[in-house]
Amino acid sequence: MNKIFALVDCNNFYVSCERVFNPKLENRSVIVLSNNDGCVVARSNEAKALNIGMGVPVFEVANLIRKHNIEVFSSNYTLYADMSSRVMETLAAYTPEIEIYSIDEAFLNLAGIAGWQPHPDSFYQDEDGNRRASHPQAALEAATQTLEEYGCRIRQTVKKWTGMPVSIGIAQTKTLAKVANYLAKHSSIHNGVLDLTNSENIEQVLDTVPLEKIWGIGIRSAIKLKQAGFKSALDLSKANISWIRAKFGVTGVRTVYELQNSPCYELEHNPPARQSIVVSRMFGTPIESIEQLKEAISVYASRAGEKLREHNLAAGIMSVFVTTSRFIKNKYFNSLSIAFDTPTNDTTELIRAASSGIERIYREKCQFKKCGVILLCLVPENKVQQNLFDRTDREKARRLMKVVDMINARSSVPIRWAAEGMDRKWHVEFKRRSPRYTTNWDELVKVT
DNA sequence: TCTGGGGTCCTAGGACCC
DNA sequence: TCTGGGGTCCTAGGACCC
Repeated sequence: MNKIFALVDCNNFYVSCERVFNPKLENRSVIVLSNNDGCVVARSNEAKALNIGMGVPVFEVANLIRKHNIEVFSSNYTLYADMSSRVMETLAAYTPEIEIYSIDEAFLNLAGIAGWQPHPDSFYQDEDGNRRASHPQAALEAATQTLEEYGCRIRQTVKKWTGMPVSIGIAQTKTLAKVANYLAKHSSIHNGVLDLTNSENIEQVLDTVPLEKIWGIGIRSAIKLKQAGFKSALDLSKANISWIRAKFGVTGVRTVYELQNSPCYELEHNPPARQSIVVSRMFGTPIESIEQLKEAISVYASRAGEKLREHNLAAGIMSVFVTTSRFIKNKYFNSLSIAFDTPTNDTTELIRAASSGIERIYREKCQFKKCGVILLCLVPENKVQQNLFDRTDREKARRLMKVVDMINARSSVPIRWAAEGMDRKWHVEFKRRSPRYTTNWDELVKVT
């Protein structure tokens, strides 16, 4: 039984989050910035129309911002994460199978819903012997709708319940669902929803899709393909497979098959176990001293410990790195891996390791712009093999971490390790952050 | 002056073994 | 004098994603 993939993608997600709580931003040019207010990471359609690119440094568009009176926001991750989970909860009511692909995107399986090739598993017999959809929302709304109608219903409901505008692309492979989504978003005729499952003129459609807009084709591959004479997604779908294999590896081959309507990627129900956890930041101002660097790395190690414990994991290896700016002449980058005798998620141990790592890769007279920790060899906390000669009282450490996490979840003044320092001259800046409307009592929307 | 953060997968090449 | 071939494992780096 083939799947029907619907890719639901929030339009200009960060900007839309800001707009939900600040309707004055509707129809205006709005952009959202990365950490340290460094780069543009989200733009409203109006800002896109002014040619403000994704990822450009803010200083390069300062004039445009002034000239067009563009609204500028720092990233408000607390707000975005909460809005994301509201959208995902709404979507989950419309499908028995959902894969949350990123903060603003999800794949739904619509096979068996919406009156198109009913999926036997999606139905059950009720007491009176009637066939019923096993999912409440689907039961309510499937009936005789087409996929496109069903998509429109999803779109309207998400907008009504969360305020978030979304676009929906529907197809029989993930890559084609992405293509459909791209077209739904960029063409006014589709009204935000496009179904390619029964499309007779798929070739015509693919011919309008530029190579670099295809899922899995980045800038490098797009250049290589253009040099070889390819122009559109249609060309790629007709490429010679062995040539693709040689030039782009198996991932390239999968992309071609997916464009030909042969699925190579499944819906990931249970997200595969994490392979790594990274915490790193650019500094607001460069750091030269080892003391400040150690403070910074301690903060990141501490945050990494929180992430580990959130997922009930422990790390076997920590990699620590420091780097100067990528844009200066004498770049310096160094990293070091440290193996723990016993995998750990104890912040005290993580900070100790990170701090000693920094000492070994530090170099004097460098303007460090960034450092970070990467945790690898992640294992479930309850499957940790204790080293034979390890005498640490892990139970005690575990209880301590639990208490710290509990307090920090509730308190606005978190418990910190002394190593993390107090003054934080290097801290990350968010000068134009909006309130945390949905997650902090003191920052609710005021109705006046 | 000012240039994000957090992930995944694949591949090539070296070390090592029989 | 003649110097194989195939397998595994590991790692660094590349490419891509959002």
